[in-house]
Amino acid sequence: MNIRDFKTSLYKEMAGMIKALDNPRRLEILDLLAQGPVPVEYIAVNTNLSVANASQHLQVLKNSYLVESERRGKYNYYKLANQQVFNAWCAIRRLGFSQNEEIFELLDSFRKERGYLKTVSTEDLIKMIREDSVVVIDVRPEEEFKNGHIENALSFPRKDLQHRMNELPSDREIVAYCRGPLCEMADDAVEMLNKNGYSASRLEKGYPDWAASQHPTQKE
Amino acid sequence: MNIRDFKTSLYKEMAGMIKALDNPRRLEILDLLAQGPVPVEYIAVNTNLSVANASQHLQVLKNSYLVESERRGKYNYYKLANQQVFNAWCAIRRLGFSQNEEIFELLDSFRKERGYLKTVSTEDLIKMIREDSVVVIDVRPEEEFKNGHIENALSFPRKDLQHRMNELPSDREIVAYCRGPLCEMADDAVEMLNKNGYSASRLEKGYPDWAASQHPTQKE
DNA sequence: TTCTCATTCAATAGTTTTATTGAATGAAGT
DNA sequence: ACTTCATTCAATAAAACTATTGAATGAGAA
Repeated sequence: MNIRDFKTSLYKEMAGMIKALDNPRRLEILDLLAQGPVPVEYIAVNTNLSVANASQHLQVLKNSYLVESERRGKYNYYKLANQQVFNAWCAIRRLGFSQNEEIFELLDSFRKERGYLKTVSTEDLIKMIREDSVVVIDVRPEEEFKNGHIENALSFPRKDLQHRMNELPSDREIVAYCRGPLCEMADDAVEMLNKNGYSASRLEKGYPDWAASQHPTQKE
Repeated sequence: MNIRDFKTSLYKEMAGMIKALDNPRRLEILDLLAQGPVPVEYIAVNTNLSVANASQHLQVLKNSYLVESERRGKYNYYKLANQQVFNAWCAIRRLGFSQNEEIFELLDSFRKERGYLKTVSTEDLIKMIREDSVVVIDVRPEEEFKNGHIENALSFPRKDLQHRMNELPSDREIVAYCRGPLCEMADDAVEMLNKNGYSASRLEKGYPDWAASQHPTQKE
C-alpha cells in the first residue's frame, strides 16, 4: 500500500468512527448509556425510538467499538465501551457549547422560558457539600440511581417528585442533578420545587461527568 | 417549544457540528490547519484536493464554527477557530487509536512494512532534550516551520532531506517530527536517515500536540 | 422439543452528502 | 475602469444514511 492510500485509509477509519457520532439519536443514546448498562427496550423507551430503530443505532455504535453488549438472562445490556468514549463526547460537547451559536441561543431561549433557573457548577456543589449546606437529589429514574449516584444523594425520580416533595426540607438549599447538561429532568425538578416554595438549583452537568472527575460516588 | 423538541434540537445541533468532522478530507484539513493559518490553495495541494472541493469542505467547517478565515492581501487564510477544536479532535483521535481495531491493524501493517521504526513519546523527547542527547529536526514544509516549531528544532523539510542529510551529525540521536501521528513525513525521514547510517526515530505525535501541552516553542 | 419474546436483520423509499465541472464573484494590482 | 486570479457558488449524478415495516433469529423457559 502506498503512503497516500494509507493516509487516506487512516483518516477514513477515523471518520468512520466519528460518523457513528454524527446522529442526534445516537448521541442521546450515548448520554443514556453513560448512566450505566441498560437493555435495548429501556433505551428505546427513554429516547422515543422504536425498538428496531434503537437496535439499529446500537449496532452502528457497536461496529465502531463505541459500545459493547452483554447478555444478562433474557436481556441484552448495552454499555459504553470505556471511559474514553465518554471523554471524547465530552470534548465535543464542550466544543459545541463554546463555539456553536445555534446551541448557545437554543439553550438561552430555553432557560429564558423557565425564568433563568439557577445552576451550580461541580466546584460550587463540592463546596456546598463540604459546608453541609445542601440536600442533593437525583431525579433520574430509580434504575439509573441504583447503577451509581453522587455520594449521599437522595433518589427523587422526576415522575415521583410532585407527590413526594413534602419529604424534602423547605429550609435548606436543594441541588438536583440528572443525566447531563443536555438532559432536562433536573430543570423540570428545579422549576417544580421553586414554584412550591423550595429553594432549588440544578447541577450544571450530570452524574457521568461527576463520576468521570473521580468525585465521590456510591452504588446501591 | 416543548421539552422533547428542545432536547431533540440540541442533540441535532451537536450532531450537526460533528457531521462537519465525519469526513476524512476534512479531518486531514484540520490536521493541516493545526500547523497554523494557510491559504486555500496550500490546503488543496497538501491534501490532494481540487481547489473547489477544498473550498467546499472549508465552508462546511466554517459553518460549524470550527475554522475561521481572514484575508491577507490576495489570499484567504484559514485557521482553526480555537484550541478547543484541536482538543476535541485529539480526544477523538485518541479514542480511535485505543478502540478501533481497523485503525490499529492499519498502523501496524504500515509500520511492519517499514521495519517497525522507533518512535519516542513527548516525555522521552523532553528527557532527551534536557540531557542534550538529541538533534530535533522538523520535516514539515518550511512555511509551517516558520509558523511555529519546537524550540531549537532544525528545519529539514522532507523533500530537501535527501541532499541535505550530510549537514546532520551521524554520531548523535536524531528525532524527527511532523504534523501529527497520522502524518507520514516523519516516518519517511526516519526511514531515509536510518538507511544512510544515522540513528533516527520519530516523535509519536506532532507539533500541534507539543504546542497544545505548553511545551517550549519558537517562531521565526 | 416447543414456545415465548427480546432483539436483530432485510428491504425500501425518502433524504442527505460527496466530488466534479464550469461559471460567477470580488478584492488587488495596473 | 479594467484585468487578473484566488476563491466561492451552482448544478448534477453517484453514493450513503435514516426511519419504517415486517420477518427472522436465537436464548431462556416450560
